[in-house]
Amino acid sequence: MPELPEAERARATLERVLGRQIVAVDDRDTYVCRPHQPGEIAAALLGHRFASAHRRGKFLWLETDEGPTLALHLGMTGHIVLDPSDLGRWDRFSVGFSDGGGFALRDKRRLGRARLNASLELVGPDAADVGREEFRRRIGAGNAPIKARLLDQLAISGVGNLLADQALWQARLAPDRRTAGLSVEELDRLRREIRRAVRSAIARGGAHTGAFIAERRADGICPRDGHPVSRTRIGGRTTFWCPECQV
DNA sequence: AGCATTGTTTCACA
DNA sequence: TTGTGAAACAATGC
Repeated sequence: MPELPEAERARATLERVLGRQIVAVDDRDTYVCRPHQPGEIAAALLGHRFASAHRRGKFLWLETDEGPTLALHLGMTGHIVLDPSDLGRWDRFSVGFSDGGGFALRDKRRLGRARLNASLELVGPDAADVGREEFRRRIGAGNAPIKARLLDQLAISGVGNLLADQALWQARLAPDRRTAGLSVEELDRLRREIRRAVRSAIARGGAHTGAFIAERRADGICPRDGHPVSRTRIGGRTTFWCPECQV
């Protein structure tokens, strides 16, 4: 289910493994650990301790004490399991500590990732932190449909398919509006609603908790005006919106 | 059977 | 060259 709120929860979970010595690493899944060879992440991490847990958008990383950095991504279905009692077939990557504890990246679909020293240079600023000026510049540029731009993690990071629909609904903006046609007032309003949607989702436990998300289905009704929601495809993703109040 | 899926990356094309 | 959009990726569920 991972979007920014789920990634933040994973980051908070990972904070609890800091300071413990790494004595085991399972990096045998060559797809999740690509482009590393099996054993490569293990060799780099063994003996070290994680010193801090970070996140930007949906990208997570753990810094070690003067050692390498371990980057993690939850993909489409991944989550972090703390001190797993036993490792199953959906645990794609795991770390064990000297005190007997550990964590696993549990991910059915296998689109999650574990990577050494990944660069965040190209990733856009966090959707909850981005400043007004920078948001105008990065989101207002070009002429893509606004929803496609929101999903572009190089523009801003953390907004996924659900959060995008929710935020656009809150901002009363149609998802197929082209970015070139958005006014400064509309861009500012959208930024405000993204931040509200993100904060609310974190507080309530996930991107799926939004009021509009509940109506994201064939017979869904707009919570604002009762109009049936429309379904279309934007940015390669199924998109729901209210043609009555989103203009 | 066929299509969809809350993710990112890669490739083709204008 | 740059920006945009579709396909690919893996596995599962309806």
